[in-house]
Amino acid sequence: MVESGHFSRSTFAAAGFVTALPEDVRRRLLNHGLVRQFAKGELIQQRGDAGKEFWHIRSGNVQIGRYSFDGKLSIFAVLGPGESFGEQAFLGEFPRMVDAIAGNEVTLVRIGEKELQSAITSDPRVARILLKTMANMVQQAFDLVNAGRNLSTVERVARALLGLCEGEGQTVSISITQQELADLVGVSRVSLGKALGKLEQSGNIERNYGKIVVLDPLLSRRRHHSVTL
Amino acid sequence: MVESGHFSRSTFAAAGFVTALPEDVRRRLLNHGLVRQFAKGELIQQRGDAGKEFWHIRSGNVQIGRYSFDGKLSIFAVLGPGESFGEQAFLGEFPRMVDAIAGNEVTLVRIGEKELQSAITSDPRVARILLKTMANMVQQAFDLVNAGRNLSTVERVARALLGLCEGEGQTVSISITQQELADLVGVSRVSLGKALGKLEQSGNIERNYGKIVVLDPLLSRRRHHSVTL
DNA sequence: AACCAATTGTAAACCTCTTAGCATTTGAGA
DNA sequence: TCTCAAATGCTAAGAGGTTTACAATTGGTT
Repeated sequence: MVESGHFSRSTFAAAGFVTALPEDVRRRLLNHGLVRQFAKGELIQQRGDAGKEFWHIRSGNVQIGRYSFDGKLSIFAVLGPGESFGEQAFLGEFPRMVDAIAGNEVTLVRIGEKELQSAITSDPRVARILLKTMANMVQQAFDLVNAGRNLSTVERVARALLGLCEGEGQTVSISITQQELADLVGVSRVSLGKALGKLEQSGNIERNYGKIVVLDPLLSRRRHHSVTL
Repeated sequence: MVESGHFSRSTFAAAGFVTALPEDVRRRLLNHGLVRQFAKGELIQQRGDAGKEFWHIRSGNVQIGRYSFDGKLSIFAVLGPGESFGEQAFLGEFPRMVDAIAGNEVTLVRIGEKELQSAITSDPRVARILLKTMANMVQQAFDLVNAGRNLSTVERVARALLGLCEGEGQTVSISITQQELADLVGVSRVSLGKALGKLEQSGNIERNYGKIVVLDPLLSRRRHHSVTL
């Protein structure tokens, strides 16, 4: 049985940054950016990298997470088209703090350190938007910690699925393997399988090969969540 | 047996902000601030508050966390003198995303929205420092998620203890109850007790009534951790 | 000095997750 | 159409966490 509760709205929120920028600034950034493709599974950036550019996703999706010393992958977020990542590194001094892996065929726009820097100095709104984006990330990271400590696996799986299907109504089909979803939720594939079984039994999802169909009952829960989660 | 590994340097890093500010800016902010006292256990700010001021800790310590709907407390960080919290709310739009509770008798300096705003506009370095602070928080939050997923309880307890005794050498005595530490680590008191037992047996700590003494073997591990965690 | 509330130590039953292993299904490519 | 690697479904054993309960200890207060 799935308890009712609060739900996170979007996968993760490095997201908003580029989208939230004023039209002209966004144009300038994206037009000067180098476009690059990555194949499924390719490492886009690695934890510890010194690079300071950041990336805007044009198509495909990118997994943000960390490989732990023993090779296990822990995914914090899955970002989609329109979202961006890597802004933090720009702030200097830190190396990259997460790995980024192409979840499928991905097209990215590379935005260099200088471009972002000049955007910030030329328009005071940019710094503020960046700050807001970061604050949002902190909040979502807290949600993640909290979820890991207080919610059942089924509940966390439900949240993760809701985060993966952004905005659409009715029924959404998500292309993701159970292993990937397990890495995102932070449990083993076996546990994930059980949780999916329960969600399926209760009519919230359907399991398929390489994809999961999120049904209306689950989707409608999102509409009832408090925005100030 | 405790595995060797990486350690987080400080408890949590809303920390640096005020301290990292240029001398004159810091002076100005702190001098104009209202000084307030809170008794142990008092709620300083509550999740959902609309207030936009933030706080600088002059003495005592503050627990940053969330009460979940069922009344359980999950602590994300314990901040001490010189550290600050609540900067995110200033960024506007969000309500507070965490609860802050006085861990003991606490003296805080209140810094209003206007003061911070004017500090930002008057000195471009301030925005940059704030951004850096936020980036650091994101990183530490990721560490927390990662630790929760991949580390044993003993390891997480060891980390938490190291985070609580900042900077000193040799042997440090921490005033904290097992329940508080359990809330910080995210386990039950029983589990925490077991973990502490193991750490004691291996000569890393001593357990006392209301306090824990962190011994040299554990402290020395911090020196070996990679700074770029 | 006696008392008492807070804190700590421990045990047992229960539950969930993990690991390891294997059988089955699926879908893409030869 | 056949083949095969990838993905899924499932089971069983084991580890570790939680809850509940109770006893023992501690340190401050009367």
